[in-house]
Amino acid sequence: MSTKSIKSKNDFSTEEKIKNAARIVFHKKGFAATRTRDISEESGINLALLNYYFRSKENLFNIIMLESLQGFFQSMSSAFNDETSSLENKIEILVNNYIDLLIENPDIPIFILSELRTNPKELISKIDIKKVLLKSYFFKQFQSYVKAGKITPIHPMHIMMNLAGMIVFPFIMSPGLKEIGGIKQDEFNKLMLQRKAMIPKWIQAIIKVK
Amino acid sequence: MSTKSIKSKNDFSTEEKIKNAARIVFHKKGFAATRTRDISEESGINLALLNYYFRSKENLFNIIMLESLQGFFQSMSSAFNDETSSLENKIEILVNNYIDLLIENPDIPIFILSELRTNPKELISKIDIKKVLLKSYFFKQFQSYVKAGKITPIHPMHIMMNLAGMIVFPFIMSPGLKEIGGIKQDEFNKLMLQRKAMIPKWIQAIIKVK
DNA sequence: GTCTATATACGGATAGAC
DNA sequence: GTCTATCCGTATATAGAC
Repeated sequence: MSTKSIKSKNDFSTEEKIKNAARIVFHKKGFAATRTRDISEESGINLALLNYYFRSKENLFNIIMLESLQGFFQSMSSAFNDETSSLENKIEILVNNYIDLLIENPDIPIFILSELRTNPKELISKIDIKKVLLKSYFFKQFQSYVKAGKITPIHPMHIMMNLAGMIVFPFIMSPGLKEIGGIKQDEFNKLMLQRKAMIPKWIQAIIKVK
Repeated sequence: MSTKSIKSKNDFSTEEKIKNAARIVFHKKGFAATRTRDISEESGINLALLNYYFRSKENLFNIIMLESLQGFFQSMSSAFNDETSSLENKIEILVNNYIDLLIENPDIPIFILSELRTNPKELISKIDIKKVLLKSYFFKQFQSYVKAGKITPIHPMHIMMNLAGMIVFPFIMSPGLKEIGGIKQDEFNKLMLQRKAMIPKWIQAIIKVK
């Protein structure tokens, strides 16, 4: 309505169009099953332009993968390395952030994990997960809670696995649930929103001393 | 040492050699990234014999997938549909069976799930998961426990997700953990064996009324 | 920058000798 | 049943006109 034009949704540069389409197709089908033709069709651009802008399919893939890794782990890193919040708080923030993120981008985890299985070395070196996970303030804090007798003494990796499993795994199995369980998209999302409140409580129940 | 010869590990028919190699390679790389040449090299047989015995790569894949699905879900089905065991018992059996299964075959879940994401319809019709999950005796039993006030009233799907997440997800993320966390195979397996005892207790803590 | 046409490589599958 | 050699479709990438 204003005289200054609003950017319409087709108002992307060719390069952006290709990247957006590549993200969608790579996330859905993985590197090997994706054809450059799929990306050109998804984006509406000419096939040759993909190589003009990105040199090769593999190069384009690496760009998408790097951005996906960063997008996925930055929330974790910021939640885990905040030195002002309590352990309980960190968990709440993490669960909230990730369920929101995954409702918007449900294909990211299976994309990362299935590519990771083939290429481990190169991909993982792109993101310093040691820093995000094992050297995080969350880990230190967990250990100090154990020492103080506040929580039951187990390897903090178990809590990481439980958190990741409870948050991420439902999204990974959702194609199966929808196809066979007959669970529809909005039912699924409703369940996931319920989990935002429940997972932190469950984790508390698991780690508290009896 | 006996006069009757023991079957040596190379004493497989050509058909078996191909299937065994195909299982390994498909599980590790998925359908699209697997070349028939990879399978022939892994098995040591001639490339042309793959088509002689199995007609096509796709046909061979379908055989492997069907067997993998059956192998993965039969334990679940038998544990969930045993009408004699308690809910607590079913969970213990399930956790035990699956962690053993996954330590032996850690690639099965990511294989099934990543193929599922591309082909949902055909694959899933091969196994009646509705029967295994949603119509299982486990589900009915869960509902009756809720009615009796023994456990907190939530959608049983949440428990399914938590179980699956706690059991299966660590194996899916293990390539990442090993590569970056610097966690070695035997450390990982030790953690998984710890979880055999812990997961049932955690699930109890989650579902019990406060 | 964008298009059409094409070069080139690769992978699944088969023909045909043994 | 097993091998070698090869066919042929498909997919990535590029050349070159506009």
